[in-house]
Amino acid sequence: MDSHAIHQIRHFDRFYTQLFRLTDKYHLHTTLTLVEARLLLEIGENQRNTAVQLTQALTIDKGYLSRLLTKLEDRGLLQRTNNPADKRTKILVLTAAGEASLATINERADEQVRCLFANLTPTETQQVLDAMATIQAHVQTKPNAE
Amino acid sequence: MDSHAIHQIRHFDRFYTQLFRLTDKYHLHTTLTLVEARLLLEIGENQRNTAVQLTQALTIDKGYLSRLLTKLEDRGLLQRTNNPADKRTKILVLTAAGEASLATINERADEQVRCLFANLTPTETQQVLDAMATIQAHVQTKPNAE
DNA sequence: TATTACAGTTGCTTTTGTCAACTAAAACTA
DNA sequence: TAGTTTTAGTTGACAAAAGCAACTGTAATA
Repeated sequence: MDSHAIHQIRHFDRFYTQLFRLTDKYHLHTTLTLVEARLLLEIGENQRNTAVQLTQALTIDKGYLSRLLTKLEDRGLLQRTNNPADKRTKILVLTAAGEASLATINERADEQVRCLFANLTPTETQQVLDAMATIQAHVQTKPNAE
Repeated sequence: MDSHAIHQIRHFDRFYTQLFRLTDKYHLHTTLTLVEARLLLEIGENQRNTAVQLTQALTIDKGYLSRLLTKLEDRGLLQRTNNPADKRTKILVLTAAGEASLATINERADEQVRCLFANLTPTETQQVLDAMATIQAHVQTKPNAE
């Protein structure tokens, strides 16, 4: 891969990162921090329901995570119940309030996307979607060894 | 914009964010933190040579920035010289060591990109580049009002 | 049964980041 | 030009975020 291509890709990366920085802060207008929002997302939408899974998914310290979960539980967004099948672990489930928060987060994220792409014609939108699909199709997700 | 498109875009965003998380940590294998790396980049490659410019570019607190710059100066990567034209400000210039660090950062970032796209054929690479160009061409960079 | 591995919590520490007060210089205003 | 207001940067105090290591209880294993 020639240096020109690399340069172009890094340029895109800077562009993209800056573009979605706002989106990245989709916890805004919420009382949740970014990590907290991501936790709700992982618990509520993806199938992560134990702490270990979360530490792996978000690559955060388990001690730190423990405190974060306590905080979410204190705020009534989350419930940690004992797991009879493995008493070391606790099962994580969003409460109704937690689900509601998650829904809000999603709405806000949708809104931000809508906003970013507001000026595109349907054709252009489709072009962008196709472009995204192309990138996803080709680039490997597997994390390469350090 | 229909919800299907929004969904697709958010999916791409998750994909992309995860993909480039490694790259995002291009300070790895360096003694620099992410912010510090970004500072060197802004000072050395983009034309930011005063503190205000940096606070704007990276949207960080000026007090925090001041300390970061002191740290970089202490480590010999940066020089702050008085500006005769405006004695309130100081001109920021990378030292030779700073330039060297920046070069290392760039090499590492290039390497990570190369690694990510290692398995693509030239044709596929070109398709990805085109796709990136399409996205950049269409999506507005202007930050929309909160 | 003894040992080892694992999940989670807690205390302690460091890092990171924020806020407000302050100095000195520049820009503006009357 | 004197007086006022902005601006750039520094510093101190503090809060939030994150990491590390020791510890408890449970599960897996030899």
